[in-house]
Amino acid sequence: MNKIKISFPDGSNKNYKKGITPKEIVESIGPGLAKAAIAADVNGQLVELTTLINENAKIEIITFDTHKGQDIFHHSTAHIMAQAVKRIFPKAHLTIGPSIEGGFYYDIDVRPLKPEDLEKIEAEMQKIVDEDHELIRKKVTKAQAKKLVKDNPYKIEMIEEFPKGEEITYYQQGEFIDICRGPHVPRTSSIQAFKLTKASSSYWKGDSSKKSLQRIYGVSFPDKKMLRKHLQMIEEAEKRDHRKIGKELDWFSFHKEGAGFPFWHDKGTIIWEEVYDYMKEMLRKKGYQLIKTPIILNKDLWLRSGHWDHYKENMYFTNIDEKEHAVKPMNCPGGLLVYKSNVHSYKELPIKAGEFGLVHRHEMSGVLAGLFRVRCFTQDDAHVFCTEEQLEEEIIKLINLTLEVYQTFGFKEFQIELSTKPEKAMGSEKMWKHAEESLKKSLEKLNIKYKLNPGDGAFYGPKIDFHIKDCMGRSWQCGTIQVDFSMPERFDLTYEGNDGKKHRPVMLHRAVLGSLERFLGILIEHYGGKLPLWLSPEQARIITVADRFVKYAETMAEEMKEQHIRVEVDDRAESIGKKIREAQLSKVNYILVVGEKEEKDKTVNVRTFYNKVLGAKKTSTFIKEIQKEIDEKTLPKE
RNA sequence: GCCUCCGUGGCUUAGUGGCUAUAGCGGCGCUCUCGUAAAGCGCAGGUCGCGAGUUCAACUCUCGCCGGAGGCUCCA
Repeated sequence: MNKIKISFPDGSNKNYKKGITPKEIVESIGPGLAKAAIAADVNGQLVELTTLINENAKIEIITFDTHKGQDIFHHSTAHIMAQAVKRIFPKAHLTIGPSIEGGFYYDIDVRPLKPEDLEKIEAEMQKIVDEDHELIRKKVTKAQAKKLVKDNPYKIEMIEEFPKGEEITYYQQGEFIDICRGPHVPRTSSIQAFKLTKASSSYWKGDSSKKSLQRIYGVSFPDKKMLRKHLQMIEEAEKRDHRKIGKELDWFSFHKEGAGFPFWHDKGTIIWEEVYDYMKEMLRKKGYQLIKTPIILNKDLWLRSGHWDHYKENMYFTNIDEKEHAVKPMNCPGGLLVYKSNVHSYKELPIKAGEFGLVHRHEMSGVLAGLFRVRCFTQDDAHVFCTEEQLEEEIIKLINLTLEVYQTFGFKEFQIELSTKPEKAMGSEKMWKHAEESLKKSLEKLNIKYKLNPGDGAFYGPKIDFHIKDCMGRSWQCGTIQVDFSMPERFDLTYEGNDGKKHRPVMLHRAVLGSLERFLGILIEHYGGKLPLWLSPEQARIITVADRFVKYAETMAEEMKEQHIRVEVDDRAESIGKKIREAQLSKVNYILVVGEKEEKDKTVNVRTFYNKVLGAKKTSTFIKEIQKEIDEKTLPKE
């Protein structure tokens, strides 16, 4: 295939040699047409021309596999949807309709939509696809553009906000036009498979004081097979939903008597405590102190910490002896009182104090989401007090600790972000610079890639955030390392230097898991409930073939329990098949079937929760093997 | 908090302006004593989220509240 055929939106076709530069194309057909062919059809594949023309590069075939290709696809589908909406609701005003990761949406000023409306819109979209309109790009002046959308106040507002000198273009397909930069697919028939996934609401420009709009979400693909695969993936993700698993496996629950406050059941508590024990041991090994501070403290403290002025919206209050108190939304003030209860020497630094503190935050009701977003949670918090010189070394230690923990839990995908000084900030320029440099240098020394978020730091100091990805590709902030210039000042923290004078320590806040509750939610979805053995609430279940083997099963269970293995016996008079099925559904790591053979040979017949039958093993061997698996915190392998 | 949708035994779920509101799982009882993803029969269990209104009559229609899902926004 040395030739490529380019079909332009005006209907003309031309053949070119492969490797031709866009400049040569422009010369051969004239600039007007080339500019119009933002996304042309090359042998049935999408090609984006404009940017390439500007860069004088070779033609690049853009397919759906590329980010850009998907972007074009989704955005064009948004246009088709908008056209369909306009046909069904002629009075609707379109606002903005971008492509997003994995799909698209369009915000439309129209009456609230019902599911059957979405079906109607989908049907109309199919018609538009079948009508096979060309998408034609045209350039207009500001005045012309305004005329085109004269009935739509949103579009007029957008056009008015257009930067001076930037060219305004619109796309037309059939009777429909929309102001848009593009690029787009050449014809509506390029969109072979799409689905509107949900309707919800949003605000014009994301501002809750502005008018409420209807947002319709959808996905689109070049062929139906890909759509089917996509829908299957969503189904799989739904199966892994930690809220569903938590209920089914009796791990935790939520009740209307306390919206957003999780209740941990016995099995959930086991998982919780395994995570807690692991973290606690880790901190002890790394030279941390562990402290516990009260949940309710009086107004004076919160005034001093600044929370009363800056965080009141999110706090819960109560009165004790007619004095105002607040439930802690953060652990630091309590930790600071612990620091202040002694005089400290430079020889003690760095002081690292960990606290698994239960904090309460009044979140808006609409944001609550299972364990991912709750109103009370346990932070694996710690505060490090050190000298400026120690800062970089301590940060490196914290980063290493965080990565080690994530690895243990089997999280390989994460993103690290460095946020620097915001406009409104406290502390001197010099301090900020030093702290930002320390964070940056630490990351670079460890050869860690990170994303820079300039101006995104807290007012009291810069920070590094760790985001881990769950099975649905959603990214959750877990770990954080924050430098704090504010608290040491507010609480007048000091240490005695070797010069005999008082100095101000640097304070670091850090969390690795962030919130134990949220982290467990992520963990559950990551593993779809099939947890690593060391975390699993039920590590093994012994299933008896018939009643006369119950005694043998119980002896074995005793033996395993003595070795701290969490094992249960299913001695019900049910069929083996049923008992195995139920054990599988309750995500028990090892299913041990015992009957005549096993009793005679002192063995167990092993099957894993990945449905692998490992066969008969000596009971003693099995115990040794899984003890090793527990101790080494081995990750499950399918 | 705002918008859309939802709320029926422990769980999943059918259904209707009017007689005693489905069914499956689970639970309990009996039978079977069984070899790797659901044995058979029987029984119990629901003021249809809560409150008010419309109506001769409301689980069903309307409104308010509570809770949930998705989104806006916020965030660990």
